[in-house]
Amino acid sequence: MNLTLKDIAQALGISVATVSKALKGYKDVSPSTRKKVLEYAKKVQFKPNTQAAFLRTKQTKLIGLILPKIDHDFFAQILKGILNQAEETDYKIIILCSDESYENERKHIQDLLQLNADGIFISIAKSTNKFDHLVEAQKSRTSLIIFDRYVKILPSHRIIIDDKKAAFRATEHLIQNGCDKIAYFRGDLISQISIDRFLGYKKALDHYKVPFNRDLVLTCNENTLEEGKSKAAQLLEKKLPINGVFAVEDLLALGAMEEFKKEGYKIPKDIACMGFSNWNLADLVSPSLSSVEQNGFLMGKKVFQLFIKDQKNKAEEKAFTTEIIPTHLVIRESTDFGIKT
Amino acid sequence: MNLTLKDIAQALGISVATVSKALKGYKDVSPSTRKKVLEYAKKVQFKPNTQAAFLRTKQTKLIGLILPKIDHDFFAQILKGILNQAEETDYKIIILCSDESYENERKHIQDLLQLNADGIFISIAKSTNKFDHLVEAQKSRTSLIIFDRYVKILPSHRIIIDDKKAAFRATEHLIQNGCDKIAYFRGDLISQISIDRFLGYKKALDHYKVPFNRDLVLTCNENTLEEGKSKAAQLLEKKLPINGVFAVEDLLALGAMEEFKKEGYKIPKDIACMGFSNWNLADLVSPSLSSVEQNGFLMGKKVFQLFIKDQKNKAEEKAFTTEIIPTHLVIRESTDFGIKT
DNA sequence: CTGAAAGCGCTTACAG
DNA sequence: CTGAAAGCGCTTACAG
Repeated sequence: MNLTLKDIAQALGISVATVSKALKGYKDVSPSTRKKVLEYAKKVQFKPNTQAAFLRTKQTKLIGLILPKIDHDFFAQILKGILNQAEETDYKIIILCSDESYENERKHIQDLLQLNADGIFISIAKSTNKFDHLVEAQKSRTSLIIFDRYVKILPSHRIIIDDKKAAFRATEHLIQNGCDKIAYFRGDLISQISIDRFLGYKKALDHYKVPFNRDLVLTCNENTLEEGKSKAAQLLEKKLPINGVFAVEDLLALGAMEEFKKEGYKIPKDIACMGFSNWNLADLVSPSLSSVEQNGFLMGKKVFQLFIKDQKNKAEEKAFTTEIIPTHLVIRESTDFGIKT
Repeated sequence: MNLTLKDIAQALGISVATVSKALKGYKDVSPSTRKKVLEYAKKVQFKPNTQAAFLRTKQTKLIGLILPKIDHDFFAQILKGILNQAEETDYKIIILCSDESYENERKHIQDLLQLNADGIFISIAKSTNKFDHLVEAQKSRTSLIIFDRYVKILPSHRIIIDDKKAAFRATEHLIQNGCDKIAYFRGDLISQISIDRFLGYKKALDHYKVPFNRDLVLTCNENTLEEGKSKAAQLLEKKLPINGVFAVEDLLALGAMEEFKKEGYKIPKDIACMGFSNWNLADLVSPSLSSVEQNGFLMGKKVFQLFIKDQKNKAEEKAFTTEIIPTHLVIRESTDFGIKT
């Protein structure tokens, strides 16, 4: 076991209280005593016991991070960003995965509250349509910060992107390159970012007077390669004429490309394809996939920074902050009409 | 703030000690009292304070996980496996990243010991060649479990694969399909798994009487796509005749394939390519990449299970366990000579 | 400037 | 079967 304040106090022949104060930089300790304590503590590598300190300070220095998925490029980048910032502090990150389930999400929040986590960072599961657990967290002394997958009707700290605008730009790019029959592989019908992206797609069509065709909108729930393939196959089967596809996740777009290629379509000449999130593999496939870059690493850093700010503001009035992380289009072969493979 | 034992005791008109005992299932509490306590605790959703309990039990229910890299498919699978098991217990996982640095690794272990983590799970950074920090962890009351990247000279709990055998099988597959000039993109010169894989490659050459050519062995330190490309370019530049490449990570193999394709070589006909780890993108590229599948999810589960076993064995003699996770070859287009694209 | 004392919320050996 | 008491390691208001 580690040494305690008591051990140090005994070794130096002073009181526990004085040792504690010297270590914490209180001013009412004589310079000589302070020096003595600091030097001794350093020599024996004294490590204060976090759990004991908590009983008094109510700070655990623990933060819970709830991700909807683990093996997911974008969330991995966010995690990197959070850890990058956390390393410069003495906060530790507890990682949990909701696996897109409301029940898991709720359970994890309960656990984190029981653990007295100082903060909870969460991106909402797709299936979550009740928010009582989030409200409960907000009522507690923890700082709740929602990132990427947010909840429109729940006021909260948010670090997000402008999904509507990003989807608008992506659709616009397809239109400006001659696509006028753009299939849209949309996300689920519940989550806000899925709704926002659809609105962006729709707005671009309206803005450029491209007719909207309900049959070209396919709802995807898994966002896997397989789902992309099968949705593309559905489109082809119905013989719906299309010359572009915009999918709300890269894997869907990749699956669609594979299906189109298999059936003899040229990309981008016959069908241009656009993804979303710019996973690292978008650059590795052939043709390489155009996509919307969201800077996950930066988002993660901002989440942590907002947490620190919120901790400092604890005393003051509660006001929620929303920060928008900029996105941009990455144009690659799958929509590059200069190439026309 | 949450309710405490004291609150419950007052509400029910009994003592704190009795409440505690009833909650913990001690037998020396009358059934009626126990029932009363349990029901009330449930009603008010009593959540015992973990930090306070620690002061007595010395259990934090916290486990530190140190990964060399975050955005890495294999480690993500391991993390999934660990979380999968942890969810069924009340242990929480604190995630840290060494970023392949010994200094970071050392610092994280210090932090975790200070935090009194019940367990530390670690895969060693590439640059780590001192092990004092690991020895210190073993001396403490934490359970140290090393996975994948282990240290040969340090006895410890280990969940690993048989890297030598896996590399042997992969090389053998290339040889059996006619490759007799197999370039080897090896990993760093320090870590054990890198050494083991090299030995497996060498052993397969020896076994099948394929001459070993030192010039065909290239040492890679980054294991990125770019490094794969540049090493492949080096090989071509030197005009070394090759008809196979075995790389110790998929990204290296993918980079090499890109370079070879660019220079007009057919894969696998001119040069067969084999990776290691079977990242999900191995299946998405064209030609798809053959690789060695390591079951990261299973490895993660086993790590956690070994931890639980070790916690139970605390009283008994310390004996270290090593468990080998089986691997297998996944043959795809890049080494499928039936296809000969 | 220093230290005794109370207390954070829990657990458990002990007395009754 | 029940509860008073000590103690885990720290912090901090208070007295001197």
